[in-house]
Order: sequence, then structure tokens, then C-alpha cells
Amino acid sequence: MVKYDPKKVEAKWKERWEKNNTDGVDLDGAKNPFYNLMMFPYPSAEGLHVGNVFAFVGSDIQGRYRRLKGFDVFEPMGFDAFGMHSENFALKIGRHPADMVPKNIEHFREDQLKKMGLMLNWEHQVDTTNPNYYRFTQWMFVTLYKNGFAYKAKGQVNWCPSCKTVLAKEQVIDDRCERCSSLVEKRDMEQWYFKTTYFAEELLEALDSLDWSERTKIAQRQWIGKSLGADVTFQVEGGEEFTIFTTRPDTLFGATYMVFSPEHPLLDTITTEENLKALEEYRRQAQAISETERQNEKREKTGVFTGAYAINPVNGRRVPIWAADYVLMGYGTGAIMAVPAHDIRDHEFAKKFSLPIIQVVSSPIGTPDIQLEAYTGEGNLMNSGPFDGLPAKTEGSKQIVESLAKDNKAQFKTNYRLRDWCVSRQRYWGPPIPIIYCDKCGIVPVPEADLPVLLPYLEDFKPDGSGVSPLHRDKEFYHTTCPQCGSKAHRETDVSDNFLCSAWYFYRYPSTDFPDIPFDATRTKKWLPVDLYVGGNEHAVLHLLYSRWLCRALHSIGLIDFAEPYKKFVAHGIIVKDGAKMSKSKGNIINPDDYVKEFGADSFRLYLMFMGTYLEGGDFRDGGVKGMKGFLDRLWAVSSPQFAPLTYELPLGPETQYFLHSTIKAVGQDIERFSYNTALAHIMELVNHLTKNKIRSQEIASVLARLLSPFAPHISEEIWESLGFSTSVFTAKWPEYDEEKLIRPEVEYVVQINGKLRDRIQLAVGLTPEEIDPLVLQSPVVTKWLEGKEIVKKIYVPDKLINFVVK
RNA sequence: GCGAGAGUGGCGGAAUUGGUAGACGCACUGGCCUUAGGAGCCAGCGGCCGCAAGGUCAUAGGGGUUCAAAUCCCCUCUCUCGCACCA
Repeated sequence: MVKYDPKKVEAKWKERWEKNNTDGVDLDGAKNPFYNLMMFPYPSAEGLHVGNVFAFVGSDIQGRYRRLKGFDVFEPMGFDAFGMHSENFALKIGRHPADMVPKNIEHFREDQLKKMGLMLNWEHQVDTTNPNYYRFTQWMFVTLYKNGFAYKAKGQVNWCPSCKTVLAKEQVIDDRCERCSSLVEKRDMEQWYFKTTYFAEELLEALDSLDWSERTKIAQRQWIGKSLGADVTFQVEGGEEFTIFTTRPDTLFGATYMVFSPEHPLLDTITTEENLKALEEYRRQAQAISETERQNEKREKTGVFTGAYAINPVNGRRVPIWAADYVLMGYGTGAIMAVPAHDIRDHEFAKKFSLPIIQVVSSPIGTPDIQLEAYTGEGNLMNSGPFDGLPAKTEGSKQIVESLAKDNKAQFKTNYRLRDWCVSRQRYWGPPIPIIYCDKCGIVPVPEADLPVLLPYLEDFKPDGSGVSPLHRDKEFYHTTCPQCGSKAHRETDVSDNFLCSAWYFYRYPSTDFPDIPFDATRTKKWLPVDLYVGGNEHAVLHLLYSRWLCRALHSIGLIDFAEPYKKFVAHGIIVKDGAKMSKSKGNIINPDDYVKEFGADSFRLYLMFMGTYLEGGDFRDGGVKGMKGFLDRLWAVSSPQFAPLTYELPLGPETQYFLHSTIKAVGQDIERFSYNTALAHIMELVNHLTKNKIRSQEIASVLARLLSPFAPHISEEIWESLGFSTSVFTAKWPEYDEEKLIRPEVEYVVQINGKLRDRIQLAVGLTPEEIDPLVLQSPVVTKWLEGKEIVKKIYVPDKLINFVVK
């Protein structure tokens, strides 16, 4: 009688799997390829986070399950090791990232990931800081540049004063830096951009047909932020024309003033002498506010009059032009027509500065006075000359725009909230942007043959906040010659955003053995797009959007033949500890190693999957892992020949048959819908049934080993081997259930009187109502409840329920 | 403010299409075994009444539809997430 010893069993199989390359796959020979991708981690010095393990195990279950279902599963892993996270940590502890990162990776891989029982294919590991990798990250940059998808431009950017670099819009969350939570400032700087907006419409539209978690799609839709409207041209009285964007062209007759964003360049020329001072003061204020106190969302509206007037093209009406910071330079044209009667913000502003409010859309009876509250609902046009009476938002909009379009004063326009991706960073720990500035030729991309542009080892890599990157201080790096004309030149010293490294890593995995090209055409054709991608939803508008965009760019350049990188994306949930978010300051961080050491990886995996809903997250409680160890002990006791001999020929009773086959069915279905907690509950029920009835069967044990193998690979493998199989359980076939065994000869009927449960009766399957009635009426309980009552209706749910409605 | 989702025992969570609410597990209680137990096994475990059989209430709160509602509809409250002066 051998007791289950996770330490011994897990060590044995870890070694065996490595020796036999059980987790490997023949990339070229695979007949039934399945690319199972999980989001690669950044190898922090703190080690693997339990959230990572949770994500990986849930993904690994899919990979292992697909393998038993007959797929050739490719499940690679890598390290997203460039970026501010690693660099900031290195700065904090006074070390160099280039010295730390390899050790961190080693620790992640050897001490942690390899002990979690993940079916990872380590032959195709990726490390974004390896020159053999970032060489191709730079190649991506150059390729995008050559094809018009990258450009350099001056404009307002988000600047993190603590990280001392610019950030992409996606990396600013509630006006704070995604990495360090400092308040982000606005600065005017020249930066590199990728044209993400070029594919705005396609990225949006393709979402509808993607098999992705709905919440991820919603986040992307919202972020792309499409709005339909019109550009309308106004004229400054006695001056030039300007364009505004509006989603409500139907309300043009109600425009009683105009608002320009404080940064709008036209303000310089139109503002009258006597208003100039006030404007300048206001601009200063607006700048200061945007830098610090923007959080105060319920701020009162502010603004200044410019002294200038505009002419409304629909009616020639003269309306004042104001400057106010509730209009943003970064959206639309940076200028709006204000219709206080039908826009809440305009209404607020108009009231404060006593500007006229003219209603142009009729509202149903009962709506409050338009002078007190804006009306934004549906209605018909009024006070709108020839357009009176038209349904405002639909026909009204259409006809007004069309009438103005004749004189080129308006056109239908679609606006997106999405901005181009600002990709340059004034930091050290990233792939240098492969661009050379030549005195004669201007911007010259580094020729492919010269890649990689190696990141030099800088002793002092600290960002100085000047907006110029640390690499600028390395004169040897900085000064170079032009690859085109040989003249004196210098290198770009910004590095690219870490999200560029991760936007293409999954193309690299299958092709890591091709040193000279980023990805091999044949391998890519065979393995991509990714079949299943599991990861956190926090990347919805970051990594997931960037990588979708890059895929479209590569597709349009003609480098790949698909436009979407991931066929299916599943967003997993977030783990909390005792109902609270884990954080270092709270001291409630879970260290996976401790649990693996004490109870084994299988128990830890099992608990992570059992404690909650994979797609929504769970609440980690101490004690839970121990509970899973107890379950594995019970499993061992009923299914391992090492514990006690199994019976081979004893026929299984119908009840057990039913249990067995319904479990097979349920577990398969649950895995496919990522309902791991219920899949495990079903397996536990089966084990409980066996324990209770002292059933130890070879047949059942072989099923159990396979059902549990995606969740707890080590113990499953051990049981499988003890059953006499000479090859890995992962070369076996997923068990199939027999529909016939799912039919039970007798079922328990629920008898209800007026919808209330009164009795349960065992009856044969498939009885007709006529057959059921006399049997049910034999029940003393039922007759008692029916006594003196009249049955007015009978409801029958086959093989399940009878309900008598009585009076 | 807009959008999405959620609210079920002491706790984590179950409940494919409306059809036995609380599966499975944790914790707890009692018993057995034991020199001992942070081991194992057996039993109990939503509230109230009851020795029990059973009854009755119960899925955030309030209404409704239905023979039947955690599930569908309306209203209210609370929480989580995403977006947010986006014209």
C-alpha cells in the first residue's frame, strides 16, 4: 500500500517529460496543428505572480485537453523582458537591467514555470531582450516605416514626470501613468508614431466576427470610439473659414456661439486686441490645470470671449467665438458649434456666461423648460426655417448637411477617438529605434543587413527628464555615418515602446530556429493565426489592440495572409485574496512556490482552477490547497494499483455506469466552456461515489487518469503508468461517453402540488402521462394533499416532474 | 453621465432551454479510530417551529408574468469593471 507522495511523483514526471520531450511537437510534421498561446510574462525580480500561474494553468488545461482530443499542440513560452518595469526596478535597487534580467528569466523558467506542470515547449522560447529577437523588433519598425505606417511628428504628448518619458494614450489611465501612477503632463514634443488610426474602421468592424470574450471586444469598440456626424465650415466675420465637427448637424439653427480649444492655432489671429490678454491668461491656466487638477470632473465650466464672431452657414447668424477648455484639441477639429438647448455641456456653459439658448428640436410634453435643462432626446425640428417638422436626428441631419454640401460648407464625417500610437520612449531599456539622421539625406532607416542596432551597455542609464534619452550620452552610439551617402550622421536615441516587442512575439515562436528572418513563411502558414489565446483583459486596448493593428499592417504590406492574429481570445478573471486585491503594501501576496513545495503543483493547480470561475476570477483562501491534496489522496485510494489492487472484470452496476459516462460528458463540456470549477466538481462526485461504494475498477481508473490529466498532469501520469500503459497519458485518447449508458432505467420524479414540492417518486423512464397518474396517486403523501381538492390542471415534464394544480 | 457585468448559507461557489435552490469544496459540530494529531473514516450542517415525521420562510429590496422564477419583465438599492467635458 503506497500512499500518494506528490514530491516523489512530480519530480519523477518532470524529469521523464524532459527526457522524452513529451511536451514537444513536430512543427513541420504536425497533421493537426493547434497553436495554444498564453500571454508571456515580464520576468520580474519578485518572481512569478500567482496571477500568472492562474492564467497559465487555465491555458495549459486547454492545451492538454486538445492534445488528448488528437491535436498537435504547440504551447510555447517566453519573456517580455524589455520595458520600464524591469528598468524602474533596476534603478530602485541600484543594479543594471542587463545583469538582472537573465537571472530573473532563469529563475522564472527553472525554479518556477518548470515546476508547475505546464506543457511548455521550451525549444521555442523567446526573450525580447535578446539581440536575436529585438533585431526583428527593429525590423518591424523599419518595415512599417518603409511602408508608410510610421512617422515622426511634433504635437502634444503625454509625459510621465516620474518615468521621465512620453507615453501612448493607451498607457495613461485616469490621467495617470499606467506603470507608476504619477499624474501625466502634457508636453509639446516631436515623437515617433505608428498609424493605428489608418485601420480604425477595419479594427472596429472585424470585431463583430471575432470569437473573443465579449468584454474585450466592448473595450476595444469603446476605445476606437467611432462617431458619425459632419464637418461644417463656418466663417470668422471678416476673416477666414474654419471647420467644426458635430454629431448633431440637425441642430445647426440652434448654434448660438462657437468654442475653440485653448490650444487652437486660429485663436492667435482672430482674438481682438482687448481680449488678447485675457486669452493668454486663460491659456496659461488651462495648461496648468491639464497638468494637475483635471481629476475634478465636476469642475465648473470656464472660458473667455475672443471678441470675434462667426457666421453660421445655415442662416447667416452672427455668433460669438469663445475659447474654453471643455473643447479638446485632440478630438475632431478642436472647435465646436455650441447648441446649448440640446447639449448638456453647452447648456451649462451658456447659463454661466448668459449666452442665448434657442430650442430647435421639439420635445414631448412634460419635458422641463429648455432654459433650465438641455433636451437631448428625439423630436422634430423647429425654429429651423425650411427644415421645420423633420425628424431631427435622422432626416433633419441628412437634409441640412446635404443642403450645405452644395456650397461645400458641410460633409458627412466619421470621427474616431483612437489616436496614432506614440511609440518612442526616452528611456534606456528597450530596443533602440533603428533610424539614422543624416545631415544630407534626412531620416534614413537602418538597412536590414545592419540590424540589430545593439543596445550599448550604459553604466549610467538613468533618464534625466530632459526629454532626451540616456542613449544620447553614449557618443559612440550616437555618432555614426549615413548608410546611404556616408556623410556624418547620428542615431535616433529613443527606444521603442515595450508593446512593440510584444506585438509580434507569437510570429516568432514557431520560427525561433530561423536566425535570419523574423518568421518562416511555411511555419507561419501552418501555425498561424493563433488558435487560442488566453490572457488578461487589462491588455484589451494595449497589447491586444496593438497586435491586431500590426497584423493588419503586415497583412496589407503582403507579409502574411491573414488580417487577425488570434482566432479565439479568452479573457480570464482576476484572483483576489480573502476578498481583497493583492498588493505588496497589504502584505497579502501569494507566493506560488510555498504551496507547490508543501502540497505539490497538482494540488496547487487544482485549487487555482477550483476556487472560482476561471473567466471571472476567484478568491484565494488558505486551506484550499490542502483540500485539493485531500481530494488527490482519495483519488489515489480508489484508482491507483499502488495503493491496492484494482478489480479488472467486475461488471459495473448501472448506477456506476451512469455516473462514469455522465462525468465524461460533463467534464468535456465544462473544459470547452472554461468552466473548470464545475468540471472538477464532477470528477469529485465520481470519486466520492467510488469511495462510498468501495468500487476500485481498472476501467474507471483509466478514465479518471485521462479526465484529470489536463488539471493534474503528474498524478494522472503516475496512475496511468501504474495501470500498465507504457506511453504517456498525453498520447492517449480522451475518453468517449456512451449515450446509452446515460439512460437510466428509473428516474426520480418530483411531484408538485400547485408548484410546491410534495413528494419524490421513483418511476421507469419514458412513461406517458396516462401511465404516470395512477402511480403517482398511490403515494400517500400525494393523496393527502389532494384530499378534498379538485385537480384543475396537470403539468408533465418528461422523466422529471409532475405538477397538479388544485383548487 | 454612458456602456458592460454582478448581488445565492459562516465562506468560495453550483444550478445548459423557467422545472427538486444551495452541487462541489472550505470552515464548523458530533462520533469512530488513535499515546497523540494540522492524519484518516462516518454522520450532520440556510433561517424559524418541531423529539421526529413534517411544515414554513428563503437567491439584494419591491412589484409583475407563469401551473412553476435565482433564472423572464418593470422599479429601487449596492458593488465591480471599462469609457468619460469625445462635440
